[in-house]
Amino acid sequence: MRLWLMKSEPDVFSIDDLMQRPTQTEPWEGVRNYQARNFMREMQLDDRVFFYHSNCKEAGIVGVMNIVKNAYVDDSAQDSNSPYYDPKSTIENPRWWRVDVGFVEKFSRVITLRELKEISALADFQLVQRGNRLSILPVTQMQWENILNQLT
DNA sequence: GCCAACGTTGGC
DNA sequence: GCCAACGTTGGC
Repeated sequence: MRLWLMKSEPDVFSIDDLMQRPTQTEPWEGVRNYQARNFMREMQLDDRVFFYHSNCKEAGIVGVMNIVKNAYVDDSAQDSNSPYYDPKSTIENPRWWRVDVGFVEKFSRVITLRELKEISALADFQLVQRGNRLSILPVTQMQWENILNQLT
């Protein structure tokens, strides 16, 4: 089982939105970055994922998800009415993929980016490094444990 | 709302 | 294949 972090702007899709879905699952569509796409294709059923709220008042990790469906074609790229439309992604030659995520846990509080930056054990975690814009990141077992320890 | 950082595009 | 221009991300 591998560990990951996925960012979402809570104004667009938050962990509360995920909790309130009838099945508590959601297709993670709209990723339009090759590196992030490649990470999604590496994901396997029941991998664990930190849910990160970005571009908001209190940026940070808000809970845990799991992978409930392996990568498949993100057909929102073929939908000209979608904000994620990409005319260069075709049915014959799809460019973008998505996974389905499921709700696991919402933390009692946000583990903020600010406090993550203060943990020396996380110094080489991509999330806390300057200029990081990647919306999907791999997380090591040690990083995962260090982050969860913030809650105790 | 600002702006630094970064990825992508496209002309050459 | 280089690289300037441009668009986007995301913290602050």
